[in-house]
Amino acid sequence: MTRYEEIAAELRRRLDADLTPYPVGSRLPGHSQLTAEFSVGRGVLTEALGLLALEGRIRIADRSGALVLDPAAPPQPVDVGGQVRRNELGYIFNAAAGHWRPTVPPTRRWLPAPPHIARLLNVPIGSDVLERHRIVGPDGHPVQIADSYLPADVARGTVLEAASTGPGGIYDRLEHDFGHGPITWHPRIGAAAATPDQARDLGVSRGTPLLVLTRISISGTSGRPVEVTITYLDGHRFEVTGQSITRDDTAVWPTTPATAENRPAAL
Amino acid sequence: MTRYEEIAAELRRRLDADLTPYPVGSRLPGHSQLTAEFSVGRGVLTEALGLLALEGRIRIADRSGALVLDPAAPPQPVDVGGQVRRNELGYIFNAAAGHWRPTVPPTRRWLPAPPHIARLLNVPIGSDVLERHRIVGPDGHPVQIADSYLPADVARGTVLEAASTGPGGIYDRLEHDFGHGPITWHPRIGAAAATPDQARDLGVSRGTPLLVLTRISISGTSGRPVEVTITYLDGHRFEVTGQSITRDDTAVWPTTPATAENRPAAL
DNA sequence: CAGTGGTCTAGACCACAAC
DNA sequence: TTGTGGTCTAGACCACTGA
Repeated sequence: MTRYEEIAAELRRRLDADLTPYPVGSRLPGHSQLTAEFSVGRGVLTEALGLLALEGRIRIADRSGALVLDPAAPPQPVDVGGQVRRNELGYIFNAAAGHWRPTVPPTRRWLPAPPHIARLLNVPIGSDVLERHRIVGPDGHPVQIADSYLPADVARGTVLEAASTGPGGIYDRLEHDFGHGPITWHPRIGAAAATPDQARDLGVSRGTPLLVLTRISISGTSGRPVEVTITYLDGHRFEVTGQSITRDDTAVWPTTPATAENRPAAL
Repeated sequence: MTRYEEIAAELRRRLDADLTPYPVGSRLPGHSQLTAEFSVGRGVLTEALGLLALEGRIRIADRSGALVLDPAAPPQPVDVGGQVRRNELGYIFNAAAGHWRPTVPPTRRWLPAPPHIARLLNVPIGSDVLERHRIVGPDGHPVQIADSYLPADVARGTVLEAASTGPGGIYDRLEHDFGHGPITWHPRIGAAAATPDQARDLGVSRGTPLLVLTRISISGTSGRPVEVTITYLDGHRFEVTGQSITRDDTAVWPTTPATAENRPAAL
Protein backbone atom coordinates (compact mmCIF):
# COMPACT_ATOMS: atom_id res chain seq x y z
CA MET A 1 0.00 0.00 0.00
CA THR A 2 1.59 3.25 -1.11
CA ARG A 3 1.41 6.39 0.94
CA TYR A 4 -1.08 8.08 -1.38
CA GLU A 5 -3.29 4.99 -1.36
CA GLU A 6 -3.21 5.04 2.44
CA ILE A 7 -4.21 8.70 2.48
CA ALA A 8 -6.95 8.09 -0.08
CA ALA A 9 -8.23 5.20 2.05
CA GLU A 10 -8.23 7.35 5.20
CA LEU A 11 -10.10 10.17 3.45
CA ARG A 12 -12.53 7.62 2.00
CA ARG A 13 -13.12 6.30 5.51
CA ARG A 14 -13.89 9.80 6.76
CA LEU A 15 -16.21 10.49 3.83
CA ASP A 16 -18.08 7.24 4.60
CA ALA A 17 -18.39 7.83 8.35
CA ASP A 18 -21.79 8.62 9.82
CA LEU A 19 -20.68 11.85 11.42
CA THR A 20 -18.19 12.70 8.71
CA PRO A 21 -16.15 15.86 9.12
CA TYR A 22 -16.61 16.29 5.36
CA PRO A 23 -20.36 16.02 4.54
CA VAL A 24 -21.66 15.94 0.97
CA GLY A 25 -21.49 19.41 -0.51
CA SER A 26 -18.69 20.62 1.75
CA ARG A 27 -15.09 21.21 0.73
CA LEU A 28 -12.08 19.21 1.83
CA PRO A 29 -9.33 21.03 3.72
CA GLY A 30 -6.66 22.56 1.52
CA HIS A 31 -3.33 21.09 0.53
CA SER A 32 -1.42 22.96 3.18
CA GLN A 33 -3.55 21.58 6.00
CA LEU A 34 -3.67 18.01 4.70
CA THR A 35 0.05 17.83 3.91
CA ALA A 36 0.72 18.95 7.46
CA GLU A 37 -1.70 16.43 8.96
CA PHE A 38 -0.36 13.47 7.01
CA SER A 39 3.24 14.69 6.93
CA VAL A 40 3.64 14.26 3.18
CA GLY A 41 4.67 16.44 0.29
CA ARG A 42 2.17 18.05 -2.02
CA GLY A 43 2.77 15.53 -4.78
CA VAL A 44 1.57 12.64 -2.64
CA LEU A 45 -1.52 14.52 -1.57
CA THR A 46 -2.32 15.43 -5.17
CA GLU A 47 -2.08 11.72 -6.06
CA ALA A 48 -4.43 10.78 -3.23
CA LEU A 49 -7.01 13.41 -4.15
CA GLY A 50 -6.69 12.40 -7.81
CA LEU A 51 -7.67 8.84 -6.90
CA LEU A 52 -10.78 10.06 -5.08
CA ALA A 53 -11.65 12.31 -8.01
CA LEU A 54 -11.39 9.41 -10.50
CA GLU A 55 -13.75 7.45 -8.25
CA GLY A 56 -16.25 10.28 -8.30
CA ARG A 57 -15.99 10.88 -4.55
CA ILE A 58 -14.82 14.48 -4.93
CA ARG A 59 -14.73 17.02 -7.74
CA ILE A 60 -11.57 19.02 -8.34
CA ALA A 61 -12.52 21.47 -11.06
CA ASP A 62 -11.87 25.02 -9.92
CA ARG A 63 -9.46 26.49 -7.42
CA SER A 64 -11.91 26.64 -4.57
CA GLY A 65 -11.26 23.36 -2.79
CA ALA A 66 -12.25 19.77 -3.50
CA LEU A 67 -16.05 19.43 -3.47
CA VAL A 68 -17.42 16.38 -1.65
CA LEU A 69 -19.85 14.44 -3.87
CA ASP A 70 -22.53 11.92 -2.90
CA PRO A 71 -21.25 8.39 -3.56
CA ALA A 72 -24.74 6.90 -3.18
CA ALA A 73 -26.35 9.20 -5.74
CA PRO A 74 -27.91 6.89 -8.34
CA PRO A 75 -26.81 7.56 -11.91
CA GLN A 76 -29.32 9.32 -14.11
CA PRO A 77 -30.63 7.02 -16.83
CA VAL A 78 -29.98 7.78 -20.49
CA ASP A 79 -31.95 6.11 -23.27
CA VAL A 80 -30.24 4.93 -26.43
CA GLY A 81 -31.96 3.39 -29.41
CA GLY A 82 -35.41 3.86 -28.03
CA GLN A 83 -38.10 6.29 -29.03
CA VAL A 84 -36.96 9.25 -31.10
CA ARG A 85 -38.67 12.58 -30.52
CA ARG A 86 -38.24 15.97 -32.05
CA ASN A 87 -38.55 19.58 -31.07
CA GLU A 88 -37.81 22.84 -32.83
CA LEU A 89 -34.09 22.45 -32.23
CA GLY A 90 -33.73 18.99 -33.64
CA TYR A 91 -34.19 15.34 -32.83
CA ILE A 92 -34.20 14.14 -29.24
CA PHE A 93 -32.81 10.65 -28.71
CA ASN A 94 -33.40 10.43 -24.98
CA ALA A 95 -36.07 11.83 -22.73
CA ALA A 96 -33.85 13.76 -20.35
CA ALA A 97 -32.25 15.68 -23.21
CA GLY A 98 -35.67 17.05 -24.12
CA HIS A 99 -35.27 19.73 -21.48
CA TRP A 100 -31.68 20.55 -22.32
CA ARG A 101 -30.61 23.53 -24.37
CA PRO A 102 -27.30 24.72 -25.75
CA THR A 103 -25.44 26.80 -23.20
CA VAL A 104 -23.67 28.77 -25.93
CA PRO A 105 -24.03 28.91 -29.73
CA PRO A 106 -22.41 25.89 -31.38
CA THR A 107 -18.90 26.39 -32.72
CA ARG A 108 -18.28 25.20 -36.28
CA ARG A 109 -15.00 24.53 -38.05
CA TRP A 110 -13.59 22.55 -40.92
CA LEU A 111 -10.78 20.21 -39.95
CA PRO A 112 -8.89 17.27 -41.44
CA ALA A 113 -10.62 14.07 -40.39
CA PRO A 114 -8.85 12.31 -37.53
CA PRO A 115 -8.62 8.50 -37.88
CA HIS A 116 -11.62 7.56 -35.77
CA ILE A 117 -13.91 10.11 -37.46
CA ALA A 118 -12.68 9.10 -40.92
CA ARG A 119 -13.48 5.49 -40.15
CA LEU A 120 -16.99 6.27 -38.92
CA LEU A 121 -17.79 8.48 -41.93
CA ASN A 122 -16.00 6.19 -44.39
CA VAL A 123 -13.91 9.06 -45.79
CA PRO A 124 -10.11 9.29 -46.20
CA ILE A 125 -8.12 10.24 -43.14
CA GLY A 126 -7.30 13.94 -43.35
CA SER A 127 -10.12 14.86 -45.72
CA ASP A 128 -12.16 17.92 -44.77
CA VAL A 129 -15.00 17.36 -42.31
CA LEU A 130 -17.26 19.92 -40.65
CA GLU A 131 -17.29 19.80 -36.87
CA ARG A 132 -20.24 21.23 -34.94
CA HIS A 133 -19.37 21.44 -31.25
CA ARG A 134 -22.14 22.03 -28.75
CA ILE A 135 -22.30 22.13 -24.97
CA VAL A 136 -25.78 21.29 -23.74
CA GLY A 137 -27.55 21.18 -20.41
CA PRO A 138 -30.64 22.14 -18.41
CA ASP A 139 -30.93 25.91 -17.93
CA GLY A 140 -27.29 26.54 -18.60
CA HIS A 141 -25.68 23.83 -16.48
CA PRO A 142 -23.50 21.93 -18.91
CA VAL A 143 -23.98 18.17 -18.69
CA GLN A 144 -23.32 17.03 -22.23
CA ILE A 145 -20.90 17.72 -25.06
CA ALA A 146 -22.26 16.90 -28.51
CA ASP A 147 -19.80 16.94 -31.41
CA SER A 148 -21.21 16.34 -34.89
CA TYR A 149 -19.10 15.64 -37.97
CA LEU A 150 -20.19 15.85 -41.62
CA PRO A 151 -18.19 15.13 -44.77
CA ALA A 152 -17.47 17.99 -47.18
CA ASP A 153 -19.64 16.64 -50.01
CA VAL A 154 -22.64 16.72 -47.69
CA ALA A 155 -22.15 19.96 -45.76
CA ARG A 156 -19.87 22.31 -47.76
CA GLY A 157 -21.65 25.54 -48.59
CA THR A 158 -24.90 24.58 -46.86
CA VAL A 159 -26.81 25.95 -43.89
CA LEU A 160 -25.17 23.19 -41.84
CA GLU A 161 -22.15 25.47 -41.60
CA ALA A 162 -24.28 28.09 -39.82
CA ALA A 163 -24.90 28.42 -36.11
CA SER A 164 -28.61 27.75 -36.52
CA THR A 165 -29.63 24.98 -38.91
CA GLY A 166 -33.31 25.85 -38.87
CA PRO A 167 -36.46 24.04 -37.65
CA GLY A 168 -35.81 20.37 -36.94
CA GLY A 169 -32.07 20.90 -37.04
CA ILE A 170 -29.48 18.94 -38.96
CA TYR A 171 -31.61 15.86 -39.49
CA ASP A 172 -34.56 17.69 -41.01
CA ARG A 173 -32.14 19.37 -43.45
CA LEU A 174 -30.51 16.07 -44.34
CA GLU A 175 -33.77 14.14 -44.68
CA HIS A 176 -36.11 16.70 -46.20
CA ASP A 177 -33.93 19.27 -47.96
CA PHE A 178 -30.81 17.36 -49.04
CA GLY A 179 -32.49 14.11 -50.12
CA HIS A 180 -30.89 11.80 -47.61
CA GLY A 181 -34.08 10.48 -46.01
CA PRO A 182 -35.06 8.26 -44.45
CA ILE A 183 -32.02 8.19 -42.22
CA THR A 184 -31.06 5.10 -40.23
CA TRP A 185 -29.14 5.72 -37.01
CA HIS A 186 -26.59 3.31 -35.61
CA PRO A 187 -25.79 3.84 -31.94
CA ARG A 188 -22.62 2.76 -30.15
CA ILE A 189 -21.63 3.20 -26.52
CA GLY A 190 -18.08 3.57 -25.28
CA ALA A 191 -15.98 5.02 -22.50
CA ALA A 192 -13.19 7.59 -22.63
CA ALA A 193 -11.26 9.81 -20.26
CA ALA A 194 -12.11 13.51 -20.30
CA THR A 195 -9.49 15.54 -22.13
CA PRO A 196 -8.44 18.77 -20.40
CA ASP A 197 -10.79 20.68 -22.74
CA GLN A 198 -13.71 18.36 -22.07
CA ALA A 199 -13.12 18.47 -18.32
CA ARG A 200 -13.32 22.27 -18.50
CA ASP A 201 -16.47 22.22 -20.65
CA LEU A 202 -18.28 19.81 -18.33
CA GLY A 203 -16.92 21.13 -15.04
CA VAL A 204 -15.50 17.77 -13.97
CA SER A 205 -12.11 16.69 -12.68
CA ARG A 206 -9.32 15.97 -15.11
CA GLY A 207 -9.38 12.44 -16.50
CA THR A 208 -12.98 11.82 -15.39
CA PRO A 209 -14.42 8.76 -17.14
CA LEU A 210 -16.97 9.82 -19.71
CA LEU A 211 -19.80 7.87 -21.29
CA VAL A 212 -19.37 8.22 -25.07
CA LEU A 213 -22.51 7.84 -27.17
CA THR A 214 -21.76 7.64 -30.87
CA ARG A 215 -24.58 7.80 -33.42
CA ILE A 216 -23.88 7.28 -37.11
CA SER A 217 -26.47 8.55 -39.59
CA ILE A 218 -26.83 6.46 -42.76
CA SER A 219 -28.49 8.06 -45.77
CA GLY A 220 -31.60 6.25 -46.91
CA THR A 221 -30.86 7.08 -50.55
CA SER A 222 -27.12 6.52 -50.92
CA GLY A 223 -26.64 4.08 -48.06
CA ARG A 224 -23.56 6.03 -47.03
CA PRO A 225 -22.79 7.71 -43.68
CA VAL A 226 -23.71 11.40 -43.91
CA GLU A 227 -23.16 12.41 -40.32
CA VAL A 228 -21.87 11.18 -36.98
CA THR A 229 -22.59 12.68 -33.57
CA ILE A 230 -20.48 11.86 -30.53
CA THR A 231 -22.02 12.74 -27.18
CA TYR A 232 -20.00 12.88 -23.97
CA LEU A 233 -21.57 12.61 -20.50
CA ASP A 234 -20.07 12.44 -17.02
CA GLY A 235 -19.73 8.73 -16.29
CA HIS A 236 -20.20 9.39 -12.59
CA ARG A 237 -23.65 10.90 -13.14
CA PHE A 238 -25.15 9.03 -16.09
CA GLU A 239 -25.63 5.49 -17.29
CA VAL A 240 -27.37 3.94 -20.27
CA THR A 241 -30.34 1.73 -19.57
CA GLY A 242 -31.03 -1.13 -21.95
CA GLN A 243 -34.04 -3.26 -22.68
CA SER A 244 -34.59 -6.10 -20.28
CA ILE A 245 -33.83 -9.68 -21.33
CA THR A 246 -36.19 -12.51 -20.47
CA ARG A 247 -35.85 -16.27 -20.50
CA ASP A 248 -37.60 -16.40 -23.87
CA ASP A 249 -34.37 -15.06 -25.34
CA THR A 250 -32.51 -18.10 -24.09
CA ALA A 251 -34.71 -20.47 -26.07
CA VAL A 252 -31.80 -20.74 -28.49
CA TRP A 253 -29.58 -22.94 -26.45
CA PRO A 254 -26.46 -24.13 -28.27
CA THR A 255 -24.51 -25.66 -25.43
CA THR A 256 -20.81 -25.73 -26.15
CA PRO A 257 -19.39 -29.09 -25.07
CA ALA A 258 -16.41 -28.87 -22.75
CA THR A 259 -13.24 -29.83 -24.61
CA ALA A 260 -9.57 -29.69 -23.81
CA GLU A 261 -9.40 -26.34 -25.62
CA ASN A 262 -12.17 -24.44 -23.92
CA ARG A 263 -12.16 -26.01 -20.50
CA PRO A 264 -10.85 -23.65 -17.84
CA ALA A 265 -7.35 -24.45 -16.66
CA ALA A 266 -8.32 -24.89 -13.03
CA LEU A 267 -11.65 -24.55 -11.30
CA MET B 1 -0.65 25.56 -23.00
CA THR B 2 1.22 23.98 -20.13
CA ARG B 3 4.61 22.39 -20.58
CA TYR B 4 3.27 18.86 -20.19
CA GLU B 5 0.54 19.54 -22.74
CA GLU B 6 3.18 20.81 -25.16
CA ILE B 7 5.25 17.68 -24.65
CA ALA B 8 2.19 15.46 -25.04
CA ALA B 9 1.32 17.31 -28.26
CA GLU B 10 4.85 16.88 -29.62
CA LEU B 11 4.86 13.16 -28.81
CA ARG B 12 1.38 12.85 -30.35
CA ARG B 13 2.74 14.51 -33.50
CA ARG B 14 5.58 12.03 -33.67
CA LEU B 15 3.25 9.09 -33.11
CA ASP B 16 1.03 10.36 -35.96
CA ALA B 17 3.87 10.99 -38.45
CA ASP B 18 4.20 8.70 -41.43
CA LEU B 19 7.77 7.70 -40.67
CA THR B 20 7.33 7.89 -36.94
CA PRO B 21 10.34 7.19 -34.76
CA TYR B 22 7.94 5.35 -32.46
CA PRO B 23 5.93 2.85 -34.56
CA VAL B 24 3.01 0.88 -33.14
CA GLY B 25 4.30 -1.88 -30.91
CA SER B 26 7.57 -0.15 -30.08
CA ARG B 27 8.47 1.45 -26.78
CA LEU B 28 8.95 5.13 -26.10
CA PRO B 29 12.37 6.30 -24.86
CA GLY B 30 12.75 6.28 -21.11
CA HIS B 31 12.24 9.12 -18.69
CA SER B 32 15.94 9.95 -18.51
CA GLN B 33 16.23 10.43 -22.26
CA LEU B 34 12.98 12.38 -22.66
CA THR B 35 13.59 14.66 -19.68
CA ALA B 36 16.97 15.50 -21.17
CA GLU B 37 15.52 16.15 -24.62
CA PHE B 38 12.72 18.40 -23.40
CA SER B 39 14.68 19.87 -20.50
CA VAL B 40 11.99 19.19 -17.92
CA GLY B 41 11.78 17.42 -14.61
CA ARG B 42 10.42 13.93 -14.26
CA GLY B 43 7.11 15.12 -12.90
CA VAL B 44 6.27 17.02 -16.04
CA LEU B 45 7.17 14.08 -18.24
CA THR B 46 5.05 11.75 -16.13
CA GLU B 47 2.12 14.17 -16.61
CA ALA B 48 2.64 14.20 -20.38
CA LEU B 49 2.84 10.42 -20.66
CA GLY B 50 -0.19 10.13 -18.38
CA LEU B 51 -2.22 12.24 -20.82
CA LEU B 52 -1.26 9.98 -23.73
CA ALA B 53 -2.09 6.90 -21.66
CA LEU B 54 -5.57 8.25 -20.82
CA GLU B 55 -6.11 8.80 -24.54
CA GLY B 56 -5.16 5.21 -25.26
CA ARG B 57 -2.12 6.19 -27.34
CA ILE B 58 0.35 4.36 -25.10
CA ARG B 59 0.10 1.76 -22.37
CA ILE B 60 2.06 2.23 -19.17
CA ALA B 61 1.47 -0.97 -17.24
CA ASP B 62 4.76 -2.60 -16.37
CA ARG B 63 8.23 -1.17 -15.85
CA SER B 64 9.46 -1.93 -19.31
CA GLY B 65 8.78 1.32 -21.13
CA ALA B 66 5.64 2.89 -22.55
CA LEU B 67 4.15 0.66 -25.27
CA VAL B 68 2.92 2.46 -28.40
CA LEU B 69 -0.67 1.48 -29.25
CA ASP B 70 -2.56 1.79 -32.53
CA PRO B 71 -4.87 4.83 -32.38
CA ALA B 72 -6.75 3.71 -35.51
CA ALA B 73 -7.57 0.24 -34.18
CA PRO B 74 -11.37 -0.04 -34.29
CA PRO B 75 -12.98 -0.96 -30.98
CA GLN B 76 -14.21 -4.53 -30.66
CA PRO B 77 -18.00 -4.69 -30.52
CA VAL B 78 -19.76 -6.00 -27.43
CA ASP B 79 -23.41 -7.06 -27.51
CA VAL B 80 -25.75 -6.18 -24.68
CA GLY B 81 -29.35 -7.21 -24.39
CA GLY B 82 -29.29 -9.36 -27.48
CA GLN B 83 -29.30 -13.12 -27.82
CA VAL B 84 -28.35 -15.03 -24.71
CA ARG B 85 -26.39 -18.25 -25.16
CA ARG B 86 -25.07 -20.80 -22.74
CA ASN B 87 -22.15 -23.15 -22.40
CA GLU B 88 -20.98 -25.48 -19.67
CA LEU B 89 -19.57 -22.58 -17.67
CA GLY B 90 -22.67 -20.45 -17.65
CA TYR B 91 -24.66 -17.98 -19.67
CA ILE B 92 -23.02 -15.98 -22.46
CA PHE B 93 -24.45 -12.51 -22.99
CA ASN B 94 -22.26 -11.53 -25.94
CA ALA B 95 -20.73 -13.48 -28.76
CA ALA B 96 -17.08 -12.59 -28.18
CA ALA B 97 -17.24 -13.79 -24.60
CA GLY B 98 -18.13 -17.27 -25.85
CA HIS B 99 -14.46 -17.96 -26.44
CA TRP B 100 -13.31 -16.46 -23.17
CA ARG B 101 -12.39 -18.48 -20.12
CA PRO B 102 -11.46 -17.58 -16.57
CA THR B 103 -7.73 -16.97 -16.26
CA VAL B 104 -7.71 -18.06 -12.63
CA PRO B 105 -10.34 -19.61 -10.35
CA PRO B 106 -12.87 -17.05 -9.16
CA THR B 107 -12.26 -15.56 -5.75
CA ARG B 108 -15.23 -15.50 -3.37
CA ARG B 109 -15.76 -13.52 -0.21
CA TRP B 110 -18.51 -12.19 1.98
CA LEU B 111 -18.43 -8.44 2.48
CA PRO B 112 -20.70 -5.66 3.77
CA ALA B 113 -22.65 -4.27 0.83
CA PRO B 114 -21.23 -0.95 -0.40
CA PRO B 115 -23.86 1.67 -1.29
CA HIS B 116 -24.07 1.06 -5.03
CA ILE B 117 -24.35 -2.74 -4.63
CA ALA B 118 -26.92 -2.38 -1.86
CA ARG B 119 -29.01 -0.16 -4.10
CA LEU B 120 -28.86 -2.59 -7.03
CA LEU B 121 -29.76 -5.61 -4.87
CA ASN B 122 -32.31 -3.67 -2.79
CA VAL B 123 -30.69 -4.74 0.49
CA PRO B 124 -29.52 -2.57 3.42
CA ILE B 125 -26.14 -0.92 3.09
CA GLY B 126 -23.60 -3.00 5.00
CA SER B 127 -25.57 -6.24 4.94
CA ASP B 128 -23.65 -9.36 3.94
CA VAL B 129 -23.31 -10.00 0.21
CA LEU B 130 -21.29 -12.68 -1.55
CA GLU B 131 -18.81 -11.37 -4.11
CA ARG B 132 -17.58 -13.63 -6.90
CA HIS B 133 -14.62 -11.99 -8.66
CA ARG B 134 -13.50 -13.39 -12.01
CA ILE B 135 -10.91 -12.32 -14.55
CA VAL B 136 -11.80 -13.58 -18.00
CA GLY B 137 -10.18 -13.56 -21.41
CA PRO B 138 -9.27 -15.56 -24.51
CA ASP B 139 -6.61 -18.20 -23.75
CA GLY B 140 -5.44 -16.50 -20.62
CA HIS B 141 -5.17 -12.91 -21.83
CA PRO B 142 -7.32 -10.96 -19.39
CA VAL B 143 -9.78 -8.62 -21.10
CA GLN B 144 -12.70 -8.57 -18.72
CA ILE B 145 -13.35 -8.42 -15.00
CA ALA B 146 -16.69 -9.86 -13.93
CA ASP B 147 -17.80 -9.27 -10.35
CA SER B 148 -21.04 -10.90 -9.22
CA TYR B 149 -22.87 -10.06 -6.00
CA LEU B 150 -25.57 -12.10 -4.28
CA PRO B 151 -27.51 -11.33 -1.07
CA ALA B 152 -27.04 -13.62 1.93
CA ASP B 153 -30.58 -15.04 1.88
CA VAL B 154 -29.98 -16.28 -1.65
CA ALA B 155 -26.40 -17.55 -1.49
CA ARG B 156 -25.45 -18.34 2.13
CA GLY B 157 -24.53 -21.98 2.54
CA THR B 158 -25.08 -22.86 -1.12
CA VAL B 159 -22.82 -24.08 -3.92
CA LEU B 160 -22.67 -20.45 -5.07
CA GLU B 161 -19.98 -19.95 -2.41
CA ALA B 162 -17.80 -22.56 -4.14
CA ALA B 163 -15.28 -21.97 -6.92
CA SER B 164 -17.26 -24.06 -9.38
CA THR B 165 -21.03 -23.59 -9.41
CA GLY B 166 -21.70 -26.60 -11.65
CA PRO B 167 -23.09 -27.00 -15.19
CA GLY B 168 -24.74 -23.83 -16.44
CA GLY B 169 -23.20 -21.80 -13.64
CA ILE B 170 -24.92 -19.38 -11.27
CA TYR B 171 -28.01 -18.84 -13.40
CA ASP B 172 -28.87 -22.52 -13.80
CA ARG B 173 -28.61 -22.88 -10.03
CA LEU B 174 -30.81 -19.85 -9.40
CA GLU B 175 -33.39 -20.77 -12.04
CA HIS B 176 -33.56 -24.55 -11.78
CA ASP B 177 -32.34 -25.45 -8.29
CA PHE B 178 -33.25 -22.47 -6.11
CA GLY B 179 -36.66 -21.72 -7.61
CA HIS B 180 -35.92 -18.25 -8.95
CA GLY B 181 -36.77 -18.93 -12.59
CA PRO B 182 -37.49 -17.53 -15.01
CA ILE B 183 -34.99 -14.75 -14.44
CA THR B 184 -35.31 -11.37 -16.11
CA TRP B 185 -32.07 -9.50 -16.73
CA HIS B 186 -31.82 -5.72 -16.72
CA PRO B 187 -28.70 -4.35 -18.40
CA ARG B 188 -27.09 -0.96 -17.78
CA ILE B 189 -24.01 0.57 -19.33
CA GLY B 190 -21.70 3.02 -17.61
CA ALA B 191 -18.16 4.31 -17.52
CA ALA B 192 -15.62 4.34 -14.71
CA ALA B 193 -11.92 4.83 -14.21
CA ALA B 194 -9.84 1.74 -13.54
CA THR B 195 -8.85 1.45 -9.90
CA PRO B 196 -5.22 0.49 -9.26
CA ASP B 197 -6.37 -3.12 -8.69
CA GLN B 198 -8.42 -3.21 -11.88
CA ALA B 199 -5.59 -1.67 -13.89
CA ARG B 200 -3.32 -4.45 -12.66
CA ASP B 201 -5.88 -7.19 -13.40
CA LEU B 202 -6.50 -5.95 -16.95
CA GLY B 203 -2.94 -4.90 -17.75
CA VAL B 204 -3.90 -1.32 -18.59
CA SER B 205 -2.58 2.05 -17.49
CA ARG B 206 -3.78 3.55 -14.22
CA GLY B 207 -7.01 5.50 -14.53
CA THR B 208 -7.89 3.95 -17.90
CA PRO B 209 -11.56 4.54 -18.74
CA LEU B 210 -13.50 1.30 -18.44
CA LEU B 211 -16.79 0.29 -19.97
CA VAL B 212 -18.99 -0.92 -17.10
CA LEU B 213 -21.74 -3.39 -17.97
CA THR B 214 -24.15 -3.98 -15.10
CA ARG B 215 -26.71 -6.76 -15.29
CA ILE B 216 -29.33 -7.17 -12.57
CA SER B 217 -31.08 -10.54 -12.28
CA ILE B 218 -34.69 -10.38 -11.14
CA SER B 219 -36.27 -13.54 -9.75
CA GLY B 220 -39.29 -14.71 -11.72
CA THR B 221 -40.97 -15.99 -8.57
CA SER B 222 -40.33 -13.30 -5.96
CA GLY B 223 -39.78 -10.38 -8.32
CA ARG B 224 -36.79 -9.37 -6.24
CA PRO B 225 -33.16 -8.91 -7.37
CA VAL B 226 -31.22 -12.10 -6.62
CA GLU B 227 -27.92 -11.27 -8.29
CA VAL B 228 -26.02 -8.49 -10.00
CA THR B 229 -22.97 -8.86 -12.23
CA ILE B 230 -20.73 -5.94 -13.05
CA THR B 231 -18.40 -6.43 -16.01
CA TYR B 232 -15.43 -4.15 -16.69
CA LEU B 233 -13.79 -3.85 -20.13
CA ASP B 234 -11.00 -1.62 -21.45
CA GLY B 235 -12.81 1.38 -22.92
CA HIS B 236 -10.03 1.84 -25.46
CA ARG B 237 -10.60 -1.62 -26.94
CA PHE B 238 -14.32 -2.27 -26.64
CA GLU B 239 -17.61 -0.56 -27.34
CA VAL B 240 -21.22 -1.60 -27.08
CA THR B 241 -23.19 -1.78 -30.30
CA GLY B 242 -26.89 -1.05 -30.15
CA GLN B 243 -29.80 -1.80 -32.41
CA SER B 244 -30.21 0.58 -35.30
CA ILE B 245 -32.98 3.16 -35.26
CA THR B 246 -35.08 3.79 -38.35
CA ARG B 247 -37.46 6.53 -39.33
CA ASP B 248 -40.40 4.32 -38.34
CA ASP B 249 -39.47 5.02 -34.74
CA THR B 250 -39.94 8.72 -35.34
CA ALA B 251 -43.56 8.24 -36.38
CA VAL B 252 -44.42 9.52 -32.91
CA TRP B 253 -43.69 13.13 -33.47
CA PRO B 254 -44.68 15.36 -30.56
CA THR B 255 -43.11 18.59 -31.64
CA THR B 256 -42.43 20.86 -28.70
CA PRO B 257 -43.44 24.41 -29.59
CA ALA B 258 -40.77 27.02 -29.03
CA THR B 259 -41.66 29.10 -26.00
CA ALA B 260 -39.88 31.67 -23.92
CA GLU B 261 -38.91 28.89 -21.50
CA ASN B 262 -37.37 26.36 -23.83
CA ARG B 263 -35.99 28.61 -26.54
CA PRO B 264 -32.20 28.74 -26.53
CA ALA B 265 -30.77 31.91 -25.09
CA ALA B 266 -28.80 32.83 -28.19
CA LEU B 267 -28.42 31.09 -31.51
C1' DC C 1 -5.35 39.77 0.20
C1' DA C 2 -4.85 35.22 2.00
C1' DG C 3 -5.60 30.66 0.50
C1' DT C 4 -6.33 27.45 -3.18
C1' DG C 5 -5.00 24.17 -6.61
C1' DG C 6 -1.93 23.91 -10.97
C1' DT C 7 2.43 23.57 -12.40
C1' DC C 8 7.35 22.86 -12.18
C1' DT C 9 12.28 21.80 -10.39
C1' DA C 10 15.99 18.90 -8.75
C1' DG C 11 17.03 15.90 -6.24
C1' DA C 12 16.33 10.74 -3.99
C1' DC C 13 15.33 5.57 -3.03
C1' DC C 14 13.09 1.54 -4.59
C1' DA C 15 11.24 -2.87 -7.01
C1' DC C 16 11.26 -4.76 -11.08
C1' DA C 17 12.44 -5.79 -16.22
C1' DA C 18 15.54 -6.68 -19.70
C1' DC C 19 19.84 -7.97 -21.04
C1' DT D 1 23.96 -4.94 -13.97
C1' DT D 2 21.75 -1.19 -16.01
C1' DG D 3 17.80 1.20 -16.86
C1' DT D 4 12.92 1.55 -16.13
C1' DG D 5 8.86 3.57 -14.12
C1' DG D 6 6.72 4.29 -9.25
C1' DT D 7 7.02 6.85 -5.45
C1' DC D 8 8.35 10.65 -2.49
C1' DT D 9 10.55 15.17 -0.63
C1' DA D 10 11.00 20.05 -0.16
C1' DG D 11 11.09 23.59 -2.07
C1' DA D 12 9.09 27.41 -5.74
C1' DC D 13 6.07 30.61 -8.76
C1' DC D 14 1.66 31.36 -10.63
C1' DA D 15 -3.47 32.37 -11.70
C1' DC D 16 -7.48 32.32 -9.78
C1' DT D 17 -11.20 32.14 -5.77
C1' DG D 18 -13.51 33.95 -2.21
C1' DA D 19 -13.92 36.83 1.76
